[in-house]
Amino acid sequence: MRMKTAYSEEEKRFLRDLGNTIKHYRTLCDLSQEKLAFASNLDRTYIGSVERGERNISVINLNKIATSLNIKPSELMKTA
Amino acid sequence: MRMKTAYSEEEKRFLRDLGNTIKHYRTLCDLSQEKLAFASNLDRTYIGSVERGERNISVINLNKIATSLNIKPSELMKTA
DNA sequence: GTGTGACTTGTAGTCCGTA
DNA sequence: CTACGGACTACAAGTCACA
Repeated sequence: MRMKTAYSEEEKRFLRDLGNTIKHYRTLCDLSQEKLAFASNLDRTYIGSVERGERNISVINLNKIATSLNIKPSELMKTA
Repeated sequence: MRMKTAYSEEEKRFLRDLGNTIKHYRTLCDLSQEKLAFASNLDRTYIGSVERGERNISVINLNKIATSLNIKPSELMKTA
């Protein structure tokens, strides 16, 4: 667990939704967290915590992940 | 100036585009950087550097800005 | 293959200015 | 009103061992 930061309920939901969306597209691509991590040049556990909505990811990393999933970053924010 | 970080050309362009998009919507809303900063609960100088593409903004703040501009965060990533 | 806690380092983000 | 600098503080980035 990370989440020392006190986010509002709305922000927590926002991050959770984002994580779920990433997971959704990842499984569509038939990728494990490990493989996505490798493709995005990020750490396996980092991807995991992002998917769980524990991280306030920056747009550069969001872009990296989107690229590895063959989608646009805006696709990942659609739920918001 | 901040920008010590060595981003790739692609990433720099990504951040610049994002900044320009924010500026575009901000002027559409007839807001100054100061007013947008106040509405988003962010710093005046921070908004400025984001618009100049000097910052790798996090998704929470992207969401805050989008909300203040009455648009969805995905609208801000359209160019990417 | 994934979840989690603990940790260090870099930078996101704040606040004071000047032009 | 905006760009930009210096000097901070808070937190994202990134890694690890172990369940």
